[in-house]
Amino acid sequence: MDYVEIEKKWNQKWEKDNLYKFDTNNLDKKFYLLEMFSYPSALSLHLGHWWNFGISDSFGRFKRMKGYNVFQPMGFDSFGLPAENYAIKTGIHPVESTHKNIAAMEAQLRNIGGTFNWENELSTCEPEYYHWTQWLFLKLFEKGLAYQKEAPVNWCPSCNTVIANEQVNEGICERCGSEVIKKNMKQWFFKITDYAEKLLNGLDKLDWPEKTKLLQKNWIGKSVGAEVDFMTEKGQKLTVFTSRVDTLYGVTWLVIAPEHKLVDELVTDECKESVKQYILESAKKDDILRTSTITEKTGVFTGSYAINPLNNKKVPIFVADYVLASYATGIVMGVAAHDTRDYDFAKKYNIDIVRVINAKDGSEPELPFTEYGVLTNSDEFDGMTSEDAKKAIIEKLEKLGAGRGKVNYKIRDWSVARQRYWGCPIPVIHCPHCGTVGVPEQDLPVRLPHITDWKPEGEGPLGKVSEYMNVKCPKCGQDARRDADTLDTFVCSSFYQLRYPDCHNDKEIFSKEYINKMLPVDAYVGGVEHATSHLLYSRFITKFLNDMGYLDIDEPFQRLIHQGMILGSDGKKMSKRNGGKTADEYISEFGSDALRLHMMFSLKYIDGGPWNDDGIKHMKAFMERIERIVTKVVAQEDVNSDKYESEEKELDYVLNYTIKEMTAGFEDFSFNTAVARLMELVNAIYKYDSLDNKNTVFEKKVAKDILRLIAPATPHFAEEMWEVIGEEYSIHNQSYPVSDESKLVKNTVEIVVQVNSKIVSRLDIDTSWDNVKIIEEAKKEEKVSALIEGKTVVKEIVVPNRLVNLIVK
RNA sequence: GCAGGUGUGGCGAAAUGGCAGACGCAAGGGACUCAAAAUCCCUCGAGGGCAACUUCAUGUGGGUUCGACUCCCACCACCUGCACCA
Repeated sequence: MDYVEIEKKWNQKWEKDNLYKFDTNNLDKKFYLLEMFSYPSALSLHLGHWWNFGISDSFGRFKRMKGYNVFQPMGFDSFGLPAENYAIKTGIHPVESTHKNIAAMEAQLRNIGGTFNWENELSTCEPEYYHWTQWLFLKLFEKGLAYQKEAPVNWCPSCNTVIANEQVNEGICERCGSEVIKKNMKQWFFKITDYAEKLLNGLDKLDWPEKTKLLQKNWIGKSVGAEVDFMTEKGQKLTVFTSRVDTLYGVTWLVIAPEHKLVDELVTDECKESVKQYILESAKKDDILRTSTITEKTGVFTGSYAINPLNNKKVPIFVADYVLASYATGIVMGVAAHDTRDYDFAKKYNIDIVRVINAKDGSEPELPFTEYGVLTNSDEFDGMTSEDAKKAIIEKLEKLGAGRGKVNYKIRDWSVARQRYWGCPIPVIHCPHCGTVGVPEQDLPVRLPHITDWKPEGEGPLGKVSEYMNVKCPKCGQDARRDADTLDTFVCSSFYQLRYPDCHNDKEIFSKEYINKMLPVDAYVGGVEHATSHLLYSRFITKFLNDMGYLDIDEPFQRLIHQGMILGSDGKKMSKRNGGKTADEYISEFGSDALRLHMMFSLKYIDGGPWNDDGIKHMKAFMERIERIVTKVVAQEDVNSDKYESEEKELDYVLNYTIKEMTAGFEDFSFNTAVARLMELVNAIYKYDSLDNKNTVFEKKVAKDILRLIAPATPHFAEEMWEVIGEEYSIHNQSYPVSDESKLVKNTVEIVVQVNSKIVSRLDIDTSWDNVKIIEEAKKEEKVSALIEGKTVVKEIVVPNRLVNLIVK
């Protein structure tokens, strides 16, 4: 069989017949399958694309044969850094390179022979799409969830540009190797922090890998504790946040972050010089150095003192850069006895260490003791457990008006502005009179102008385009300017799964009624690297749209599957050639079905691993092995159609076991074992075929089932064979075989007989026997009886259909 | 440092607490062939034995159990994420 030829033939026929068209009127059994869309940053598909799109297509085909109306759209994440970097690398304008890449990739994706719903194709760089990216921005802006503030960005002095966090490796610009500095710039943010609690709670009901839920949970970083107000002698209020308010009596100093607003007020004249020096020094340190746990903690006394509201003790206030201004209140209390970091700091600066927690049994453990225990040296709270004391102390602080229970989150607001050309324009206008004004909805989309001077230079390249920048204020009509920045590509991809089903809607972002039926995505396939970015942002935006009443669902992806990464044969990240041949070369030599099948069989899909092409020619051979037996079997005359003896029963067992296991394997993306079962079935039919006296009618049925079983994995081959044996087009409209449980019940089975847990013998038993009978028969076995002779059987263990274990003394 | 994950033949990998290594690759042998390829059949964790057999083996060390790749504890190695989060 010429695999390359038949693949071409069937791809064309399927497309012409619109075989996989999604039926929008039949949504009761819809299945929304989505593979994370790709950046158009290459001209040709590599093995990684096949690994992602080819195999999830096979999953979709399986679901389709299981009777689902599968919606599997395809599109491109075409705005943003990857596409722009490709343009920089090749020197081609992003508009041109993006369109060229999309056209090339689309043509090849069509050649995968996938069941993709191209009628719903979208591309985030098209105005029809980014119209709604802008609309979304305006909705967030209206609600105060999109806002501007001064914030530090990564600045590469050599490239003269702002760069993304992903482009900074250990403080070094990944492109030119020079040191990246922090620079304060006015930036747009989305207030994802408002959704911290909802994002945390929503995780419970999702069918996601636990690992990924945990990543998000840690990223959100909920911390339950208390705020405590310390007053200085001059009457300034210093609020600290602590998760260990039970150690409040052990506070012997406070620390304030160097960037904190109150630092200047706290510093006394005597300490001014040393504090100034310290702040200068710490500003020089980069983030890595400053936030490294290995770096020794340093600090300097401000000259001021604060009063502990509980015991009125006077404690010194330090400035130290291990405290971050951006988290919680930017001021922390120092409790040397019960925190390792504080302990080191107190030793270094000779500060008092006061034990306030003992072990639960009352003993005094070595310091620092960081576990929960029982309070001591804490007035009326002595003897309470840490857990109880937390509650009691918060209560007292609230009474005193000096503190309160408080929850903090590590998650920060999402920085969405990019000083780049290739992104969605920010739909706001800065007016000297009216301030920042959203572009009126009827003026959307704000189109990205086609400019020649688009390379990044630190400020949005759009700022130099006066015909774009200069506009009239929509409110007052006077001269105003647009925003020169563009949006982070993750904004574009945060709602694409909502837009896909209704992507041609030019009146609204989507029809609420339709989208409520289509969402959530039933299975979302993509890499784990997006755990704390795209997957978090999409959940945030979905929850926001839900709050605004545009949607009824509040989670976009019900089930999430991470495929492992396919690596080069050297175990390193896949590049063009370290996989041996290119995808196209494999396909022209073995066909895409063999490539798919090899990928499914040779690696665990959720683990991935180094690419190895050793087995691919054998996948082709395996298909040929199927072709030979099926062709032969189907051509036989019908004889012995009533024969159903042990041979038929055995083959029927393997058939139904294979169906059961393959179905389960496909459901949970264990394609390697699913294919292994199919190989066993093929071996079994070969064995059966070698018999003299066969039931050829039954054999034909098995042969046809083999084709239906393999159809999702090798769609072209299965279709061709289906035609060869004279069955009606198309095999992909057939239903997947269903296993008959009654065929899995065996009359006899071989079990293992153990004496003292060692295998002694094997025994054929009748499955109708009860345990007494099984033990009785086991004891009759020659080797068994020799071993138990003259001894006492103290225990008899029977594991149904598996083993008997006799424990003797 | 903290959290999570992984560790099984020469290789990719299988094993609801119950015959470790399914299925396949590589390797070896045989059949077919003038020959090769393809195909078909057999062997294939390691050590010992002519053999029936037997001992040792799932990163290391303990434990629970009649029985542990699987559960528990400690440790080692590698991978990933977070990284002074108060």
